[in-house]
Amino acid sequence: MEAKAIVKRLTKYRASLVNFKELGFKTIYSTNLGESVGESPEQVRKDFSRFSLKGNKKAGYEIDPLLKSINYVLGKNIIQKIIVVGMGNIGKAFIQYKWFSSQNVSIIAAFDIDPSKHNKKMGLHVHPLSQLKDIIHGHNIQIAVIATPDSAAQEICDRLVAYGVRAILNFAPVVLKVPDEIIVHNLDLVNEINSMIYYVNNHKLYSL
Amino acid sequence: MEAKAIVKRLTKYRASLVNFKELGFKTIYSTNLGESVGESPEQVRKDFSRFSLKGNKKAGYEIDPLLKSINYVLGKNIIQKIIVVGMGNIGKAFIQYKWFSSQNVSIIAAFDIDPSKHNKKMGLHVHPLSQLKDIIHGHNIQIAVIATPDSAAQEICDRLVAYGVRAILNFAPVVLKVPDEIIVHNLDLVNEINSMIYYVNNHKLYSL
DNA sequence: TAGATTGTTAATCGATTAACAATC
DNA sequence: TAGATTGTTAATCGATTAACAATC
Repeated sequence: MEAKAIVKRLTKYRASLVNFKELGFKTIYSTNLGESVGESPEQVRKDFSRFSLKGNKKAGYEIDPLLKSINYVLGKNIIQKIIVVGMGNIGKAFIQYKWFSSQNVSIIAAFDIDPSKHNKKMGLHVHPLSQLKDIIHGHNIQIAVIATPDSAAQEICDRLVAYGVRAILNFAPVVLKVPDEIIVHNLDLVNEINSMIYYVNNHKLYSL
Repeated sequence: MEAKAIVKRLTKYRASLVNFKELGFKTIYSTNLGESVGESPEQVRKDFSRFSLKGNKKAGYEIDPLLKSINYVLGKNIIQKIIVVGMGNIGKAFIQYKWFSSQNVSIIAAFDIDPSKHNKKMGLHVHPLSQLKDIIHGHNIQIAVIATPDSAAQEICDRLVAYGVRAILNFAPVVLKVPDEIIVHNLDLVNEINSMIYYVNNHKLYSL
């Protein structure tokens, strides 16, 4: 389950490599790449080794082919279509977040239970929940975002899974029950703040 | 560094215990508590043991004293005042998130560089950045949220740290450079989606 | 008592770090 | 060549899981 870590690092390497490329770099050493993302050079090499990403002794890694390989590993060569359920403040902020388009992620539909929200907003259509099934099937959606109130989250989750969604990013502060093969990532804002409060109050204990 | 995990779990136990209490439970077993948050009973007992949180053999854990102790460990007995810098979509969604008030977290001020945003909105005053120092000092702020564009994030971070902030929740997709003793938690939406894309494309590799 | 549960110790597992041979 | 860097193996570290004694 904590192979999560290596994937998160790969996505960070990727973002950093794009930056270096834009700055005109052709190659990069594990030392510099590691520093740019806050990892050790050994960690970088180990991670690359895990996916058979090869560099050149003495010359480091060629950015172009490396990026190509990482994109392949991460599945970033194709545009990923996702949907967002729940058009509250967080859902709205999510669909307006500008970075997705440059990252081959396309938010193709939003959903809300409230009829007053069913219209075109900011270039994205907000659908009633009754269209959830058709749109997921029609676009073969694999990834969905839940930004509903917590009371609705599990029910929406069940429907998403039933319609074929395989990964869910969940903003609702609940533990979603899903089959083993479904991926759930939780972004619980209150939980994040709470854990920071712990560290602020226990600076000496930070190492424990 | 990955003592993060135990703190995150403690905050989840806490939230679940509040739920059980509201449902009328007086005591709870490690099995039930674990199930409610997606952890094993052994993990629950181990975590409690780490903080000397005691239960009763055969009778499980008494919810009231347990909550009291967890609140103490997590520093949830006092109201934590936080600030948010950057009133874009995410910043606005954050300050409007309704769960903080019930969790002893008080967002006392918001900041933005744009003068057109400097006014009272949704009950919270949006200040110019020139007031950052005074407000942090005046309220002894320890925790701040960065929801600025990525280009501004490091500069804001430096100022926050200079003024005494000790923990930062960062929504900007950059690696913030901070002194060792400062806690940074990153919530990178694109990164979250990217890692989910990996799993969706590599279901068989999920275990690696 | 018998059965069930806690609390802790030991075993396992996996991830990170260190070391170093290969080689450009 | 000498120095620097990769790639991999070995060592360490820590977290999770299993086992089980204590005991209610």
